[in-house]
Amino acid sequence: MRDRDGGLTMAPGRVGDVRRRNLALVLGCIGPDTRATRADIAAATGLTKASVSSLVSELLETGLVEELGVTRAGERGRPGVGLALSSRPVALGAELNVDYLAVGAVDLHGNLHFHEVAEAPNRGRAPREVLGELSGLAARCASAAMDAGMTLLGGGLAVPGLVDPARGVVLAAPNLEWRDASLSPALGELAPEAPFGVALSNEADSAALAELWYGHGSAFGAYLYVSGEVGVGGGLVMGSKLFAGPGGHAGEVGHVVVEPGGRRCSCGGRGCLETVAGQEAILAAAGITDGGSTTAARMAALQAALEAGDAQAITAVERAGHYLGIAVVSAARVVDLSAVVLGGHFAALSGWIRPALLSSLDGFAPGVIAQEAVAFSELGTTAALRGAAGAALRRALAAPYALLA
Amino acid sequence: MRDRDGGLTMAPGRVGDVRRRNLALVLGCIGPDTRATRADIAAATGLTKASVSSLVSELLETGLVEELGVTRAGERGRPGVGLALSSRPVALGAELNVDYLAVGAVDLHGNLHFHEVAEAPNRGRAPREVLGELSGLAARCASAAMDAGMTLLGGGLAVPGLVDPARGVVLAAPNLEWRDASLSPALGELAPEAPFGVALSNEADSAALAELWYGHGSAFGAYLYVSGEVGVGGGLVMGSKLFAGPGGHAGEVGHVVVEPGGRRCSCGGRGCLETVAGQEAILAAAGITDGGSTTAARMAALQAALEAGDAQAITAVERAGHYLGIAVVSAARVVDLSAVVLGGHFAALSGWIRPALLSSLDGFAPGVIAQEAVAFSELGTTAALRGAAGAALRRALAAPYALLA
DNA sequence: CCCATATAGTTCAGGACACATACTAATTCT
DNA sequence: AGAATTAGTATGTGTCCTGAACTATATGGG
Repeated sequence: MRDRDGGLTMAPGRVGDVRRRNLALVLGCIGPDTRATRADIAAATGLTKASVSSLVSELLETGLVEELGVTRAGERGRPGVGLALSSRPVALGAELNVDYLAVGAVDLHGNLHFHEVAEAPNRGRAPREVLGELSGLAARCASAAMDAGMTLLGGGLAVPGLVDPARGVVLAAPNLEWRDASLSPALGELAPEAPFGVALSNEADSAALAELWYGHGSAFGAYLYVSGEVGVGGGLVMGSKLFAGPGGHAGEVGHVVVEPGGRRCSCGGRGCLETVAGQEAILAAAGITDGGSTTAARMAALQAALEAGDAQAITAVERAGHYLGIAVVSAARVVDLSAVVLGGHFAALSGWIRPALLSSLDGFAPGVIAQEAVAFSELGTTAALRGAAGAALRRALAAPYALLA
Repeated sequence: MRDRDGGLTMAPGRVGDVRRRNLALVLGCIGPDTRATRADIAAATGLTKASVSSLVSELLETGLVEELGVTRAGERGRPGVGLALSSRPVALGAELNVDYLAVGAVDLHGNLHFHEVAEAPNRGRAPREVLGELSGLAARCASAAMDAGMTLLGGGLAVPGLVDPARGVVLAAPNLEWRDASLSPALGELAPEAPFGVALSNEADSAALAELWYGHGSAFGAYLYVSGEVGVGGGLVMGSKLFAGPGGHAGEVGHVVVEPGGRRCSCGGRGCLETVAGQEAILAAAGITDGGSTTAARMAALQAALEAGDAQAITAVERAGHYLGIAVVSAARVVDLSAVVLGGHFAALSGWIRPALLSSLDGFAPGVIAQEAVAFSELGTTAALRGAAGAALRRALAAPYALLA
């Protein structure tokens, strides 16, 4: 049953909810380095010092928070005890992509540890086999973390495709040639002991969140992330969270119509952004048909051509930037955004894409997206992995009571 | 200060919050006709019968809920007492538009009472003067409601322009030629006694919500509402609420780029939907330059031309439908929607627009928006007013404790 | 007609938790 | 050294949900 506002908030409010909420609230005031004291938190939240004390002592029990010892000499009065997020709890981040597998452990300070990448031709390979290999990497990473005295809270696995996070199923991953692949048993084995489990996510969504937490997004608060890969994906971040949309697939700018008279798209539509700004489309327009059999190798050849000043290559990339601008404007209009972060090959080609994109934005919607609000990702291939791990960390921070006896 | 999830939930959870939440929760189980009993509610919410009894008795005090007397004979056991939303509380809905003013009172069953429309040439008129006239209408409506034994909870005023609801300011209403007009003192006078005050809203947003609560939207749950007026506005409804976006102006499909090589738009951009599907654009393409000085009169002439089978008029409208489809597809892709409701002149021209729109949707994004998911508004000119009143009613239902001593 | 059974709703003790107030602790200013 | 100032803790009170016992009102079988 749904309440009148449509939220699934049919659960009754119990007395204990207040404490749970306040635990998360207090934890939210404690940053990696803020050295907030109990008194600061009381002032910030409006809770009494008594309540904060009691809440903090429970948070200390969870291991998420540490006391830093007496802080701030020089002012009058008894000095407070600084509180900060511990750097011992970590989450496992993993990415399963067409050409490689990657894992790493991210702590609450945002540091990436034990990062490891393994090349692997996963296209068309059986999910079981791929996950077996990933499992080995994850186990190494997890045991290295254990040896370093860290504790594993949870994990996240990002894949290039449509997922159902609740059931742990990859609905469709065309570039892997997977359909309806249930990863949920394998996810459990990636981090068996982790209290918050391992969640499945879309790679573009995870990268979008990584940008928010560890990259450029933090400066914006609300933005569209566009990830250029073989396809063109995207994620919408607003109010410091991913906006999934009613069906869970919001932010798919790859199939916004940017050229009504344009080519057919694999989605069945026509004139989609992907048909003019996807990797294959750019390569074709640039006339790069050789340079290696894989798309990645040919992208490298494109880069070389651009650096050599090849006119056809430059035109091809500028054209992509132009159409990218149209899609961004349309998205900005629909959801009222004013910033974009570009990742994947758009980031790699930023030098050539940026001017075309800016002039397109200015031509189609002057003033909507400022120059400073166009950012290019610097997280590279760690983005998805960091985002997946970050999401797991935030699940823990949102439910600290789950760590209490 | 914001917590880690970005919500402005920095307010501490207090013990009393539980009750407030549960009051709204229980109220959410009581519909206009559901005849839910206390026992039903206990079962549905998970609250104990004791708690529900206590909560219900407070809700009865607010006057929002009524006991219908003993219900359900024929089954074993003591019969329960049916509960339903009272039809005495109402909210005032008002619309201030270019050509007319309208008011009405909407009750919790969704019935519109004392609806009154007054033609008024408001373009370029001073806000004070217009609101004075509106005030007279509102007073008549309110006193009629009082005489009928109703109580006024709150109200809403919808205007065709960008608003800041929090401050009660019309930021820009080009068709009224208003800029930065503060209506907040006048809003207070529209319903001085109403405990929930009078809120200012955008007309398209209100119409979008009216569709959700009193029209086609209830069948969809999530949809894009596109309102064709002089300009083309819109509202995004998801999760049974209006999605405002980070800046508060989401759903503005009027300026989605649908024709990259197209005409300049008043917004400074190029190829916007409004330049091909706004009233002026359609009229110009249809070759209708006479038929009266006002746009409304010329739209009537267009209608006549269409009915007479005028080829140029038909082509013009079909062209608008074609481009409307492109904008809808782009919006659907960005926020993952699968339904549209069309209002304003799009609804008036539905017979001619519908086929063109459907074929456009099918061409650009087959399968994304099904035929059954394209609806045309039937609320006509009461839409904005009903939406504004409905929002006021829902504010009351969300905060029933505000009505208690 | 009376009693078993079933369901609706109320009363009351118990527990969780935030709050207010008063207290102790630790530091700086004079 | 003592006053002033700020941090953090201890204790009693009020709110409100829970659970169990209780009352109220219906049906159905003997």
